[in-house]
Amino acid sequence: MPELPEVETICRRLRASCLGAHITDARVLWRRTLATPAPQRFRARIRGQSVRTVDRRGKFVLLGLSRDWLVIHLRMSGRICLERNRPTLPAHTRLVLRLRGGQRMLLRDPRKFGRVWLTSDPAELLAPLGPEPLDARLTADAFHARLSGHRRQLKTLLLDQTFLAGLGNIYVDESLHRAGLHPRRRSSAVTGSEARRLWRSIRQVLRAAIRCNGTSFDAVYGGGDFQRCLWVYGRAGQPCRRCRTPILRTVVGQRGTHYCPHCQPLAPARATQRRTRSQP
DNA sequence: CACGAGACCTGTTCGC
DNA sequence: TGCGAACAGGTCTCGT
Repeated sequence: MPELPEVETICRRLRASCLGAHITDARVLWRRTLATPAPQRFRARIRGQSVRTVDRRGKFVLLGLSRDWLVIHLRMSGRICLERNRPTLPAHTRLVLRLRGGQRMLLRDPRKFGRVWLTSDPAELLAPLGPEPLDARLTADAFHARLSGHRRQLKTLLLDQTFLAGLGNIYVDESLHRAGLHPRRRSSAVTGSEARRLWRSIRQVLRAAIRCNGTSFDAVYGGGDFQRCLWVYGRAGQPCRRCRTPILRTVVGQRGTHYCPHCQPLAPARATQRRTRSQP
């Protein structure tokens, strides 16, 4: 579920609400939620630690504890909830961290894809990740160079977390549309100006989504507003907000993919056509 | 190296 | 109304 803007929003909320929280106990309700260590060791080791820092890397939430790092990946349906003790746990609770003062932090995850690591050094876990899209060190030229280093479809390359960390299905579709690039375009064939357009689109889309606190469709992730700003994702059959052509849905890399066949032609459109239609 | 299929999971929506 | 198929914000592994 959560992509970079949602994870960023979650981190900001956690930073405001649980810095300094002291963990008194842990309970694992679904074994596989814990990537490492095993539940018993996890419980023994996390007890007594407190939350010192909250950070994000790609789609990972990083809680810096007194002695370890608690690393969380929410995958498709995970959410982190902070709440006062209730008589019963809410549905789909997979992990409970009891906090001093009666609060507790829950990981709820219907599909059970989410993973949690407790480790003294998350470097190895995070090492494969590509650069942060919003990092100033990732210039348009550097991005173009990275694109040229592969011969892959843009959609699947942008979803690859080792290429760029944090994009998911929504924001890849939105970024490609904003850049006017077809999801199946070969990364190696993208020109310098197209790469710059894509680079700028990704950053604009992510920044706008963060300002909106992410995208909310249902109860899985709440509080976001960016769903009102989507131009292609989930809009199959509806008119393109730029040119009124119906948005198409197809499958690329086994993922539902939404795009405008007019604004995002696979074959390079003749400049005259694109210009006349997109200029006000 | 690039890509598709299948796995991991449950819940919701769609079509007949 | 009921029921199975399709689909979902992600990632890993395997075979070609």
